[in-house]
Amino acid sequence: MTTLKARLGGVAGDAFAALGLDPAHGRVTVSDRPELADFQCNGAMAAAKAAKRNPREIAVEVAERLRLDPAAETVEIAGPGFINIRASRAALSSRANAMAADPRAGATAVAHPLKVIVDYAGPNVAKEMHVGHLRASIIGEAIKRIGRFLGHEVLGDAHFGDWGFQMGLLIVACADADTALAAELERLGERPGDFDEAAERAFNHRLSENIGLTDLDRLYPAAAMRAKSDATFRDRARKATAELQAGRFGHRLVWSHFARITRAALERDFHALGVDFDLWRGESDVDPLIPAMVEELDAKGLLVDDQGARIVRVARDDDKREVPPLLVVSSEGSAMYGTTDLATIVDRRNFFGPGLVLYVVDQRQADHFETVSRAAYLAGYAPSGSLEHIGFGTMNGVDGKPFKTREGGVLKLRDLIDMAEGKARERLLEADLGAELDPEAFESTAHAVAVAALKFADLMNFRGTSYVFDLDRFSSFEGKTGPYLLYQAVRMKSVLRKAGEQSLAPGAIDVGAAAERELALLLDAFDGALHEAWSKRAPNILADHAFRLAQSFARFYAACPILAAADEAERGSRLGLTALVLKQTELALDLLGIATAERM
RNA sequence: GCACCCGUAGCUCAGCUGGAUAGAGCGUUGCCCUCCGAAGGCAAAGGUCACAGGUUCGAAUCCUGUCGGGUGCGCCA
Repeated sequence: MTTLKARLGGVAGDAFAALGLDPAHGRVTVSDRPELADFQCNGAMAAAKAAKRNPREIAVEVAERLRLDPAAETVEIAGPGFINIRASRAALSSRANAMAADPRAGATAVAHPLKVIVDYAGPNVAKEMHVGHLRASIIGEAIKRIGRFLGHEVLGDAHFGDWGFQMGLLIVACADADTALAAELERLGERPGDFDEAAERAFNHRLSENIGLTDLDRLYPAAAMRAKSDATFRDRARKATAELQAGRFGHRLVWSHFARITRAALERDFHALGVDFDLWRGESDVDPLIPAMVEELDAKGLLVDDQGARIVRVARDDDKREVPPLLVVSSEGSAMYGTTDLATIVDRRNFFGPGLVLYVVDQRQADHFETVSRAAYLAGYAPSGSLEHIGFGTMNGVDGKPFKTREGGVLKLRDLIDMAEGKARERLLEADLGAELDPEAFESTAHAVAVAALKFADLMNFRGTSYVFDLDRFSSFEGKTGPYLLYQAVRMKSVLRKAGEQSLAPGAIDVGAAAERELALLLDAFDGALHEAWSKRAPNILADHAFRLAQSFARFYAACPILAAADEAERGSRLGLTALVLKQTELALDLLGIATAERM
C-alpha cells in the first residue's frame, strides 16, 4: 500500500532520472495552494539550478510523465516551473477504500526496523513527581508508541532513580524517626550474609507497618534540606549510602522497601495517564557493573587522573564550545551521575543491543548527554550516533517562568492531574452531562477529557520549545484542544451508532464533494505525518495531523448529510468515510497516548 | 566570559531539508440550527516573520553581525 503522494512522487522521480537528473527532485508535496492543485512538485527549479538548465523545459518533461498516471487528473505548470497536480476522483476513492480496509488506516511500516530503547520520565524513589516529569512522560510515551507502530522493536524504560545519596539520606531520616528501627538496622548490619530469615521477615513486616509513601514524601524533603546545612547529618547520610552500596544487609532491606512501595505507586499514577513502561531498570541494577567498567575504561587508556578525580576527556579539537569531561570517579571515590548513565549503556548493550537509544530528558541536560554519548562511543559501548538526547523545554506559568504553585513551590504531578480533572468535571457539568451519564461513566469521561487536555496541549507544540500552561485554555472544547478532538470522535461514533441502530451499513467510498476530497487528501497524508513525526522525534507533527483531520471532518459533517444522504450509495460512502476517519483519528490519538470517550 | 535555544497576528503557538498570496487556535466583528451532537460550521478584520547586511531567479527558512529573552558551563541528579 502506498500513498497517493508517494506514488506521484515516484513517477516524478522516474521522470527526473530519465532526464539524467537526481530523482530526489521528484518529491511531491501537498499543495499549499489548494485552489490550484492537490499536490505539487517544485523540483524542476532546483534541478535546473544544479544542472544549469531551463526549469520550465524540465517541468514540461516531468509533467508529461505525470499525465500518463491515471491518478493524476490534471497536471499543469505554473510560474517558473511549479508542477501542479490534481488527483482523480477514481484515485482518491480507491485510496480511501484501501485505507478503510487497512487495519493500519493507511500507514506503512519502516523498511529497516531498529532495536530502540526510549528512556523517559526518570522517576525517583521518594521524590514525588512534579510537572517536569509530565513532559518527559507524555513526549516519551508518544515517541515510544509511534516507533513501535512503525515496526521498530521498542522498549520503554522508566530509568528508575533508586540509588545514590538520596537513599542514604532517606535511610538516616527513617532511622532518626524510629529509634527501634535504627537499632534493628544496626543489628542486621552486623552480620552481613549471616542473618536468619525470621529476623528478615520481622524486619520487613515492621517496615511495611511503619513506613509508607506519605512518610517518605514527608521525610525526604526535610532530610534533603537538612543535609544542606547540617554537616554531621550529611556525613551520616554519606556513610549510610556507602554502607548500602557495600551491601550491608539491613540497609538493603530498607532500601528495597522504599523502591517497592514507590514503584507500585508510580506505576499506578503513570497508568492512569496512559503511560506504561516495559522496563523499570533502576540505577541499582547497573551499579554492580561499575567496577569492571572503570577497569575497562582504564585498560583502554581513556581514564585520566585530574584534580583527584578520574575522568574521561571527550573534548575534540573542532569543538566550538568547551565540552566537559565525563567524571567517572569522584575525588571521594564514588560513582557519579554520568558513571551510572555510562553503566546503563553497558547494561543495555548486554541485554538488548539497541541500535538507537532516545533519552527524553529536559533540554537543560544537553551537555551532560553529549559528554556521556561521546564517552560511550570512545569506549565502544554503543554504535556511533546511536545515542540521541531528545530534549524538551519547560512548562511555564502565565508569567512566562517555570510553572510554580501559588506558594512558589514546584507543582506536584498528582495535584496537576487533580486540577485538570476538576476542570473537566466543571466543563461537563456546564453542558448538563452530569444527569445523562451515570456517575462512573461521568468520572471516566472526566478523566479522559483531563488527560486529553493535558497531553494534547503538550504535544501540539514542538517539544524543544517551552510553552505556557493555561488549564482553562487546554480544557476548552473549542479550538485546538484535546477535548475538541474527543468531541469530534464522539460525533463520528454517534453517527455510526445511529446508522447501526437503523441497520445502515458503510459501503464503498466514492469521493465526490469538496469536503470529501479534502478529507481523502488528509487521510492520505497520515503516513507522511507519522514517519516525519518519528524521524524528527516530533509528536507535534502527528498531533497537528489529528487536529486537521478532526477539523476537516467537522467541515464535512456540516456540509454533507450522512444519514440523510441523497441515496443509498451516497449514504454508504459517507458512512464508510466516517468510519475511516474515526479509525485514523483514534489511531493517531492512541499513538499520542490519548484515549477517546464513547459519549460526552 | 563562552556555548546552545528562542524572538512569526492583540494573546498562545505551527511553519524552518529555500519556492507561488506566511498558517492555526483564542480573542474581536458579522452570518448559519423545521437535517445526523451549534461543545459545530462559514466569513471578515488583524503581520516591516526582532533588527541590519549577505547568498539566491526566489529567504520566515541558509550565512554574518546587532539587540532582546531563556538555558547550560566537572566532583547534585
